[in-house]
Amino acid sequence: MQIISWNVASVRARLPLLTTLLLEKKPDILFLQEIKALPATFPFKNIEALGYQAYISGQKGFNGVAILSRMPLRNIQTAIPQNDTDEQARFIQAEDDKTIYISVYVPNGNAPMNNPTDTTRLHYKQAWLNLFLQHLNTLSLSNKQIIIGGDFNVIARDEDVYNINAFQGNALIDPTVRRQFAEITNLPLINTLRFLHPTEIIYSFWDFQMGAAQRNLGMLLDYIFISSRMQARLTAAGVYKDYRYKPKPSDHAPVFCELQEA
DNA sequence: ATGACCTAACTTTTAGGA
Repeated sequence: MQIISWNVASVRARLPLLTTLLLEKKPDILFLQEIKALPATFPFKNIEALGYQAYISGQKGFNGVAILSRMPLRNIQTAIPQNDTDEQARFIQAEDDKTIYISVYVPNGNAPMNNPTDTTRLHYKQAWLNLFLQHLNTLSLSNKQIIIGGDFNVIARDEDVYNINAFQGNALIDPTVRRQFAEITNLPLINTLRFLHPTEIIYSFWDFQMGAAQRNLGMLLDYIFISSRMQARLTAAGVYKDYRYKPKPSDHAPVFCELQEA
């Protein structure tokens, strides 16, 4: 089976490319981030016509995550259970008989441009990641296997960005955030991309500005994690980089992994 | 030519993204 995670940067603006992705790659599960839509404006009909169920945690204008699945899912959670007062839609969880699926959009954490010393957003990011880690820790006690796809908004290693020197002080390389990201793999979870490609230079995001895509000025922000017990089924992981160079792209490319049937 | 992004929103300007 194929799993894909993609920060679409508006599901409505990306509907043509989303349609292409579903038809070309035929994923069993597609995790989406930054859908920037409420249920009233989410294109359920278009997606259902392509043979997918869509489950969303929506928000007007910003954020918003979704899980698209060929098979119906249940027990939908639209926020981290310990964080149900979060006003930002950054988490959705659903499950079937064997597996829990989670789509996450980790906060960016950088200060607003007009107030560069404001650490409110960084602290929100760190607190959010703590709650997320607590939730994963709880889930790891469950009998079900786990698949998580998301935009983690972390440059995990200096080599994961075109020029680390340009990112000093940036929330994407904040030491606490990097430590929190590393803690995910201390759980019984595998970073699929880095398990199969431990040191390769791989990017999943290229800024819309500065001709970044054409100059390959990218960074790696998006990942799919699976339960450690699924390790033997993992046959491939990577980035569909060509989707960053198609008409009307997102600034993120889809990331994928392939799992042999159990 | 002193230039260089994209999106949503109570849209004609601003905030957010990373």
